Amino acid sequence: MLRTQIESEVKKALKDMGAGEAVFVVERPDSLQHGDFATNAALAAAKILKKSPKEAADLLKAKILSIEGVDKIEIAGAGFINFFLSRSAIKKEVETAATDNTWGNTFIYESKAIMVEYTDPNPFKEFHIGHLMSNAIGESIARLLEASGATVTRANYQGDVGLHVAKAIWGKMQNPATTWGEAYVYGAQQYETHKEEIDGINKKVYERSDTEVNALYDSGRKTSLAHFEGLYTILGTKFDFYFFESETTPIGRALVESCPNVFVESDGARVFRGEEEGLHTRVFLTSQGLPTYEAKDLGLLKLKNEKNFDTSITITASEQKEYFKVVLAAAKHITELQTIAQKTMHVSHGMMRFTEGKMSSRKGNVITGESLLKDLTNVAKEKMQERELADAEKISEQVAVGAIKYSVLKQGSGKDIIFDAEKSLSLEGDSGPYIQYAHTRALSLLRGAKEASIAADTSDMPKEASSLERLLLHFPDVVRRAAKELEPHYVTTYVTELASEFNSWYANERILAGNYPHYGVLLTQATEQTLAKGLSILGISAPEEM
RNA sequence: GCUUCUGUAGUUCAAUGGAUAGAAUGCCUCCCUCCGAAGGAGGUGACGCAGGUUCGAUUCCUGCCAGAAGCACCA
Repeated sequence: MLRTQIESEVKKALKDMGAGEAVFVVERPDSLQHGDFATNAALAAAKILKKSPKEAADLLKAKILSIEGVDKIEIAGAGFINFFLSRSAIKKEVETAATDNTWGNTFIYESKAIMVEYTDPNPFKEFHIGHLMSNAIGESIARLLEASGATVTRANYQGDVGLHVAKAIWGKMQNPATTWGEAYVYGAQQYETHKEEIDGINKKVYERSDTEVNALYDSGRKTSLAHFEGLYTILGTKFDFYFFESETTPIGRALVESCPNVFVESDGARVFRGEEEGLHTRVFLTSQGLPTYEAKDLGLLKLKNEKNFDTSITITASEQKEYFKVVLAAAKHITELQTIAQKTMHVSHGMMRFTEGKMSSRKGNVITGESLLKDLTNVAKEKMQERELADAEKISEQVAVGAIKYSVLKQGSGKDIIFDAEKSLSLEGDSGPYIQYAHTRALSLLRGAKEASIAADTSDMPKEASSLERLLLHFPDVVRRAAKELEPHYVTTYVTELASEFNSWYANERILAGNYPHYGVLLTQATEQTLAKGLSILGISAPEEM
């Protein structure tokens, strides 16, 4: 790879100068006028050598003899060293992008087995946009890891027991015609006034002592899970493991009970004191002896431990950040969970928010995943009416999913996503469909080339490399960085930039009937491959037409 | 009160301590006899406040201000 080659040459030169410990980067400069790669190495070395940045840059440049593929090295600005690639080096990258289907793959997680847990909806409740968000991020991180050489297993942890189930069953008993999601909302609303009845059902679910409740529970669970499965297909996720709270509950309870020195008695409850580690106290068994979410998560750790992996990543909203620290801290005090606790990582993301405030499925003011998908699908379908497409239904669904996932994956983690329903229905500008559209346009161009029998080759390559070519070659670095930081948004930003650059090139050049049709087709093919790969890493489909 | 996260154009988002702070959207102009106008070209417009570290701070540190989340028997 070009960047790493430059990096090692710079490092060697720094050592020669006696500034081997200088911390520097080789990166894409802000503007093409500053070359294809730039380094701040001289600025970093200046401090160590006690020289001015300019002097250090001169010294450093003199030490860098020649790098294969680099045509010109310049000093600019405060003391940056800029590298300009040779025409043939750029050509080579374009050819790789166009023809090599491993283009963009990295090896930073090579031969690692990684389990990623995400989505985590609750049966009996609705699949809301928070789950859509978790799914988009989790799926993308999973794919990023796969593109970096890891073997990834996908896990989904779902709450199939607890008070919410009783509320839904009670709601269903009042009106069997409603969906489970609606039944839950109704049950939650009526909980205060029918507390005893619903609590009674909760007990029956737990004991499995009532045939009517059992039947409702079994059919409700089955219906919910089948429904979710349909959504996973639309979203492009396939899970390897499903974990349920009904399994983790007894295991968690046993773990807590077997460690009285870790989980001490307090007001009749069993708690873990996190204060010694800078955390806070959390309850693991209630004063009634019931396991809380914390205890269940210990059970989950034990279940996961039976699977094979080097690292386990759990993806949740940031509201669980502090909670998770306490659970992991507690797990490290339990002998049989020590190893897995050390292998577990928590990745948190911001929350879906509205201008009106926090949504809650108890209040019933959620936008469900389905309703959002449906609305967006309709908008997309309307847009496609002027075009005659074979499978408009499926494509509009792909566009809708692309729009949602893009809006989640375009920003860095940790920040809440302000969800604007109206804006999310717009498929223009900085959006998933913008990328998908550029991609279909590239494909359409390639179809035209095939009909006109224009082969993709370098026979008529222009002397000057275009900005599109010079942008293309940075794709592998973008993927590497995104994978390293588990931040898909770097890929999103890049893919948007690439689509924009391609659109601009397309608008200003005649590709098939211009001066360099063959190279133009090659370049189109390289762009198409890169856009498709980028979209695939984001978990967004790249339809052939739209 | 304590802990964590976040403050960048009107709005929604970018930018490993470096070069003229990038997009999108909005608003104002243009561009389909031409390979897909869900497009392209141009204009408008922003680093919460105050210190500190540094050759250099939107970025790191401290304080303040503002918003969000979490902090014992819910999940």
